[in-house]
Amino acid sequence: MTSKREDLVKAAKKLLWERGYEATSPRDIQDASGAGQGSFYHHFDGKLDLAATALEEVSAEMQEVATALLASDVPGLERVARFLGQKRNGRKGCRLGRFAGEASILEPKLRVPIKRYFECLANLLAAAIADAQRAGALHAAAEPRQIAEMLIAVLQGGFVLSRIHGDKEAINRATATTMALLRATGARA
Amino acid sequence: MTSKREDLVKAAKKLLWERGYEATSPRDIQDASGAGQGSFYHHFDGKLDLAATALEEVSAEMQEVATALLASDVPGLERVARFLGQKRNGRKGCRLGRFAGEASILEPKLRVPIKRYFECLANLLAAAIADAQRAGALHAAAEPRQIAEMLIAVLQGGFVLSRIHGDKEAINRATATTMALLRATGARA
DNA sequence: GTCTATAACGTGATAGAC
DNA sequence: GTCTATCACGTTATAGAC
Repeated sequence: MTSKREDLVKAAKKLLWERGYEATSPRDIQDASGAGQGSFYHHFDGKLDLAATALEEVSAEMQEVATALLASDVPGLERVARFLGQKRNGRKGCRLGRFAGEASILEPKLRVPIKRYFECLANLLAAAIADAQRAGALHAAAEPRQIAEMLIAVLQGGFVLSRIHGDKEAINRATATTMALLRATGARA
Repeated sequence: MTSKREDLVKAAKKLLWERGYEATSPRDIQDASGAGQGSFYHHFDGKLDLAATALEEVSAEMQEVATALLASDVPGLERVARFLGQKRNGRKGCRLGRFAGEASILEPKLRVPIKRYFECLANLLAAAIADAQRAGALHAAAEPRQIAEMLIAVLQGGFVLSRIHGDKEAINRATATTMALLRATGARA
């Protein structure tokens, strides 16, 4: 048996992904969850509070997925390839990155969980890249941390391009090209 | 002497950049431009029409800038470096890419001018990259068009990261790292 | 804990005077 | 071409019954 609170958070996660923060109203969330106004304002201070709760959960889920893909004992370069190579539907956008364009990203309660995921991801990627460089599988032309941030930028920009062109594969082409380039730098010291 | 119509478009361009489409109201634009409701609805069908007009202008301006930077007779790799190396304030976001996250990107009147800029930019970059590969300055590990789209993704993702981290330099680090990697692939056939 | 009723405000648009 | 007055509707939130 799910509580109305859970229903509200679940609906918020779905609608925030589909529409973003500003375009999602408390009414929309109530309708989608089957909960009334009373439940909404009993469990949460308001729209911002519920959205923050939802984004905290999304951030935690995505950190878990990234950790599963990137923190194994597979060689570093293959961990990166495995993460980058996940097939994504670019038209849906990133569940957290999509808020970057909204004015509400300035709101700390929304920005903090989002930021936390991206820092976690950068750490995981940087570690894998450092492994690859130590193993001689990746050219050391740049710092692991800098390469990690570049890879995250390719992913986020891939979502942007997919949405602008209405082409869900644009992001997958961008990551594939990046991986090819990374491998083409070769193993030179 | 500027007409109220010009004032409205100018204000719309500014506010759309700062706040996006959904968070900008006709009232905001009227206040910022010094025009009344009457002028607004005399010159434009409504908010969507004015926003489309504003984005058409922004798209044209950005195509002009990109062409100036990328369509010279400088060697291909240096044209790419010159474009990518432009110092950007990442916190402000891309004047066109920022709309990718909004639900309103599905509206053709908004999406078309945005899409047009990104296609123009991809063509310019691909041509420069093809030049570089022909000149032996860039490894031919990937198609020019694919590399071009990857570079645009780095830029757009750089804006996303800058806004999420509140760090205007994040985008400039991402482009610098990308350029370093591109150069590190070397001139091998 | 959940509901319905209501309120104060803002949004996007129209009407009609000047 | 520009203005002010007005409107119908939606948003976010509160009040109070059950």
